[in-house]
Amino acid sequence: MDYFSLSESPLFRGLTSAELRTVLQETPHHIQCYEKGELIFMQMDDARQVGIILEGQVQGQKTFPNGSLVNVSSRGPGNVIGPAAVFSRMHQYPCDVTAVEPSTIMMLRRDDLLVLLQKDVRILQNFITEISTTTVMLQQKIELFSYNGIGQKAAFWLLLRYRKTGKTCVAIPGSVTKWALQMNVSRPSLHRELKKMEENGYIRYSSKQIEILSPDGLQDMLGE
Amino acid sequence: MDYFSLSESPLFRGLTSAELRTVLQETPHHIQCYEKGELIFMQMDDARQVGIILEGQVQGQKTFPNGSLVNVSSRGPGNVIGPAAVFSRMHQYPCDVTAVEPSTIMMLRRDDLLVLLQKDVRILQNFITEISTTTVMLQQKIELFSYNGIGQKAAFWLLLRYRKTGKTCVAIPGSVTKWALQMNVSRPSLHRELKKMEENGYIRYSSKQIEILSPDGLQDMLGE
DNA sequence: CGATTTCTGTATCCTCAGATACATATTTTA
DNA sequence: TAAAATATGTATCTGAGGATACAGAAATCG
Repeated sequence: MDYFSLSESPLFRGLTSAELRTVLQETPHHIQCYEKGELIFMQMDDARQVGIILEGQVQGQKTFPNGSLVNVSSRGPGNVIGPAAVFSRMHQYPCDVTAVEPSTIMMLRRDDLLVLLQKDVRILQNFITEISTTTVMLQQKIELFSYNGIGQKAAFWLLLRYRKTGKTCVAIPGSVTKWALQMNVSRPSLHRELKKMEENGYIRYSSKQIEILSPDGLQDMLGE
Repeated sequence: MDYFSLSESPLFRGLTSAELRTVLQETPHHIQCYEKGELIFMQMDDARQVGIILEGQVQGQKTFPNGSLVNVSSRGPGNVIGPAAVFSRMHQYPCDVTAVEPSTIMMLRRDDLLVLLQKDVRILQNFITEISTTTVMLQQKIELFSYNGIGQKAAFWLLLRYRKTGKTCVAIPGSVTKWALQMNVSRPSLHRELKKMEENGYIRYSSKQIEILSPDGLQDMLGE
């Protein structure tokens, strides 16, 4: 069993491989493999365990009575799946989680994780940081959603990246299509708006990448 | 100093007053009073401490370059302010927090809280439950926002309350005006939609309160 | 208890963005 | 490398909902 990649997980940051090995030997857990497309957690299921992705890629998706799905969020190796669901008062998973490629997941039951957290302050700290960071990102997403215009949403999104990375070149998440999906707007509309921003000289837009020419211009778009 | 109300705080649930007193005597903290309108945390400030409301009412608000403010969320006694900001990677407060009435806040520095969490599993558990529940509520808010129609948003919101309380009577948060604000839609539009729902026989709508006549009807509205 | 502020109910107008469609370009995979 | 699948660029139509306005009802306050 290869625990090495785990030491790069946000949850175990700061621990040596040896420490990690020790701590995990003392903590009940099991490792589970999933094939591409297999269901890992099911929407509304009783949330008893968190997963830590060792290998592969998983995706959350909310299915609706009528069949359509939304809210696609994606996680890769090292990420923790479902902590909020497990520890929240309603403890049920808010959406389906499926493997988008063959994946290996380490499963930890709630109480075992709790014990683990008490065992090592660094893990505790990492865990809390993890949930808190998620919370902050959600807050940002809400802020994103609460802008009225598509132009504003896009500008806000670009400014976030810009501030975070400091670089004026921002990669589009996957494709414009996916980006539009994430922001919950229609693709043609987003495209329309991007072109407008380009005409105004705020950005340069070549599919797959956007260069921010005028952060101030974008900022102005937000302040109505 | 009256620690009694604290034992009803979500953070200290399960501890006796005596235990609480002991544990707090061992934990560095200070108590701060704020007048109505006074600023407790400032947007973008380095987030070093969390607050626990002992008395009063506080409000978060995001101010924009142009002056307008949004994202108004309100907290009362027992609630914890700012944990996500303090423990997230960017550790800065995402918005201004002001007292809307004279308030008493207990302040805990990050590291002191961390020590406190290690001291008592129940507090640890409560704290994690607290931030996790916040996360889940944010996820729900995002789901709310990602419905396209105002009718759908309202229906989703009503169904959430209905499922949580089991009661068919749901109180409108404050006023329709405030409700509309929370959902980020215009008041006349919301009103228009509520009337439509009433005509369809899904709800009975008297200002200040809504009676759900047909949960299934509302459910159908979501599945397009 | 009158006065002022804040909420409701409702109508009218008009814009923004969603749906749809389709030709072209790009990427994937067989 | 041909074929299939997916993404892009763009145009046209339509409708949901925002802005605005205002009269009447409640609630709050000196």
